[in-house]
Amino acid sequence: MLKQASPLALVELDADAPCCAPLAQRRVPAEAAAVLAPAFKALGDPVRLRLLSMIASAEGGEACVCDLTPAFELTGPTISHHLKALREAGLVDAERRGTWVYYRARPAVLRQLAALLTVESTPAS
Amino acid sequence: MLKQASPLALVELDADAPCCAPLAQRRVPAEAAAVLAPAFKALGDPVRLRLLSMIASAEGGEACVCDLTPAFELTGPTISHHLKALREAGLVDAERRGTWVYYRARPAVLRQLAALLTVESTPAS
DNA sequence: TCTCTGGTTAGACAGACATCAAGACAGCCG
DNA sequence: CGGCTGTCTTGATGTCTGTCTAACCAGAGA
Repeated sequence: MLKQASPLALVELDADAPCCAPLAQRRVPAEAAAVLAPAFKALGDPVRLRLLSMIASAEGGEACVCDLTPAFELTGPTISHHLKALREAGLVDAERRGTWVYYRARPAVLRQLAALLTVESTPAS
Repeated sequence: MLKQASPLALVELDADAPCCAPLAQRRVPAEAAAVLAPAFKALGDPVRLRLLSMIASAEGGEACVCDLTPAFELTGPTISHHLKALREAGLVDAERRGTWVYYRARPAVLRQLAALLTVESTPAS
């Protein structure tokens, strides 16, 4: 089950068009917040943040689980659990090739989240 | 107790200097992840995301609790709880002026988080 | 087919979290 | 001073999360 039927969470995160104006420009509507919050929640764990970084910064843009797991003092199932969370948040994609499973970041989604947090050059603190 | 003694969570988030290179450029070290994750976790709730947006996008860059609370179907204490979470994550500051308490976003921290998620223009999908 | 390795799923458990009701505190105004 | 309004804190409760062990599935090779 590597091609999870992406749960409602990323309905709009998939779209190429930016789903929302920057947080500080106009109020994020409730519906958008419901869509975006799960993505941030997925980033809200140190292990997942590191996993995503390892995946996104890896050579070729993808990383094998076999390379990710040994970097943590956690069991395999726990890492798998965190990867699943990243997957369901729409932040990464997984693909099995032969024996190994490779994870790949989804830059478009990351860009959307970054755009949401963007603040126009310091107005006047 | 409005000037909470910012808990370890934002040790580096306060610094003006960017604490980390973009997530996709180099691996986020464990220590940095431990500092950054709580900020994302704070954003990982629809109510807090909306609260932060309302604060950051408000006229004058600040919002009164009395304006925030009625926008949700939640009790006062619950909103207060979420605001405290945003405060402890270093995302907002609170200040009491007379009867009302005003919250203000911290653009520098938001910018750091945005920078972390930034992805260089699609290299080659 | 049997077996080994890599990865996920299932079940369990401790700790953390969201929410509310009730109480406490701070500042205004009569 | 005394009551009122606005906000925060505390305590209780049900749910969610992170982690583990054990069991299961998928390919690769013998």
